[in-house]
Amino acid sequence: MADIKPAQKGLFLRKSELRRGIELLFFAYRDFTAEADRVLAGYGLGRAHHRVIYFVARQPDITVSELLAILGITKQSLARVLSHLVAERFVEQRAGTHDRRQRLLRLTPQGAALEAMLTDLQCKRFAETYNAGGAESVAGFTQILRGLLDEPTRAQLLKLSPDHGD
Amino acid sequence: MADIKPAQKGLFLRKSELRRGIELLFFAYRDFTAEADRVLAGYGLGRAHHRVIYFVARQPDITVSELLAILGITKQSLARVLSHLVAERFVEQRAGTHDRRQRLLRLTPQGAALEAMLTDLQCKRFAETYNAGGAESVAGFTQILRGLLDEPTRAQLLKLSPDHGD
DNA sequence: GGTTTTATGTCAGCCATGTTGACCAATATG
DNA sequence: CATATTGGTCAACATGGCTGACATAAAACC
Repeated sequence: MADIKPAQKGLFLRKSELRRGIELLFFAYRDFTAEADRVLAGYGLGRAHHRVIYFVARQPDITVSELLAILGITKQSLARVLSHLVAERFVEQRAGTHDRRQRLLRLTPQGAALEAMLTDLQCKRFAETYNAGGAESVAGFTQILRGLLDEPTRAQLLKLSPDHGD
Repeated sequence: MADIKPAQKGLFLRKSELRRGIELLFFAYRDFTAEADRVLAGYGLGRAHHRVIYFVARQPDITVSELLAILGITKQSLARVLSHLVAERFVEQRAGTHDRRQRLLRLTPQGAALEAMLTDLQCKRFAETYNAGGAESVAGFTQILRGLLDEPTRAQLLKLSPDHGD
């Protein structure tokens, strides 16, 4: 990093370009999540519930521990939203087969329907943008986002989808 | 969008690829903001304070209204963090010259120092990633993030940096 | 078999940051 | 001049993070 000559190595390393990246990430994340938030509000749910539903759909029979590791929050934070989701019949729990302390989490049909609606909504936004941008833009987008991750998160994502780094 | 043939139009429109995008955005945003959050915690400040400091630095003598429009939060949410920042001498206010109801906001030297430290930290992460990815990845990254924005946000960003859409 | 570790849950309570609604003051406008 | 708009304050509430203490059951270990 010490020997960078902006004019040669790339104008994209100018401070103003870096600030643009910071700002785009902030606004894109905000706008992107806001859309699902509005739907969730109609069900009396929040963003935290969405994350749980999303990752339970992604990996059925996930345990509480695994979910905690993915979300990076505390037991109590998860317990609050999870017990709410169970009470409202979006998620169901059963004891683990090998280790009966574990609670394997799955979506109920109602939960699956909600997850599908939310994910379709978000996928639609991505699909339109990807489609407009083309394969190269998508490749650049994922490349840079991956680069912004902390190393442990990168490892976690590999576990989530083994072909992650294509 | 109805006539897409994934095999031709792009594998990046597969559901699994779209989910990957959703997840990358979530984790990248989380990891990216967490770094600054740790610094801020040492000053007894939070992410909301950071946003204010950032945009006041970006546009000195910004008014409260303009800041509200950029941040997209309510007056009260802003007033809380802003009055804290003023009390702790990170931000100073003066009455507007034309309209004396307005409060023009600026960073104090202390505020400017903090902003510089945080922005340098975040720019460093971006610069390393951009440098590793190259100009094409950066172009794709910004293209896709811009596509994910709501239309009003896109207009707002143009006001913030007129050459935004290059 | 008894002890320790692990997986999970529960309770109380704190903090940061979002929300709404009532309200005040300064300015702009018909 | 009267009223509407704009800029800002305060009180009160909701969400979703956090900590720490503790309970229980199952599993693992010696």
